[in-house]
Amino acid sequence: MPKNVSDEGGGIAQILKLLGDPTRLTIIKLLQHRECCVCELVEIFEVSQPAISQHLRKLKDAGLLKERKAGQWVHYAWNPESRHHALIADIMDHVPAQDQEFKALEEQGITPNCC
Amino acid sequence: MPKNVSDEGGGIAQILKLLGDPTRLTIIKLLQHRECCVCELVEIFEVSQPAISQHLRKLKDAGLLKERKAGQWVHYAWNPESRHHALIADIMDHVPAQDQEFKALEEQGITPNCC
DNA sequence: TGTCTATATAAGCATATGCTTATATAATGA
DNA sequence: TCATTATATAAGCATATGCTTATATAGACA
Repeated sequence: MPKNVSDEGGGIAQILKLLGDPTRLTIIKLLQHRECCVCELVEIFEVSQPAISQHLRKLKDAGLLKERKAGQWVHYAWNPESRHHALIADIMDHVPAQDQEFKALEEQGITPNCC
Repeated sequence: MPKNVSDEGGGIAQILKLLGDPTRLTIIKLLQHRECCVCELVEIFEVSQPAISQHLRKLKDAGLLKERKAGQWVHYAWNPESRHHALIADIMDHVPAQDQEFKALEEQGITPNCC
């Protein structure tokens, strides 16, 4: 921590760092629209399934997301109890909506069994 | 860029990444209070002068800060023309004020010639 | 049980990041 | 001109990050 400088309020920089990745930022924005299972996110993004799982774990470890297991699927959603919920909501107001991605999935005929 | 996913609005993730460093986040917060010269920031933080210069350059390159040269000193300030000014202001509302750092400088008898 | 499907974890790797020290640049003033 | 001060840049290094492939775990179901 810098010499004279107090911690700037419980890891805000850490939260911003997490959101400072295009994939994670878009995941959060998508989840603002609705809950998603991992397999949907894998379809939407151009990265491997482990890459998505790793991003989700970071977001969950930081308390930003919560998971809900349903059979063999795991659904992720915003955690409204997050200590940084208000900050994240304010930031997301500046990020364009991504709901066209869900439409794109439908048009591609991708309707995951989980949903 | 992810498969189906549009650019999330002109590099918002990039801005968040920049703010996702404790030193840079605190610099921005300090500059919300008032303009600062480099030598002040060097006193406040526990890192070398080149480290501060490098952080300032990144923030300036991204358009977040502007510089004002005055003699041998360079003063940095918020750039209100930044494309992301509103986003940054919203984020900074969640970061505790740092003005005690300026008081600490005075108490330490540090009054840079530039100010 | 065995075999799918969904998800997580481990290991390895290339690149990015933030720091340091050393040095360059530039303004000030004796 | 020379020394001093302020700032920037260059180079090197240790660590962090994000991805990949391979593999482990676990539920569903024939």
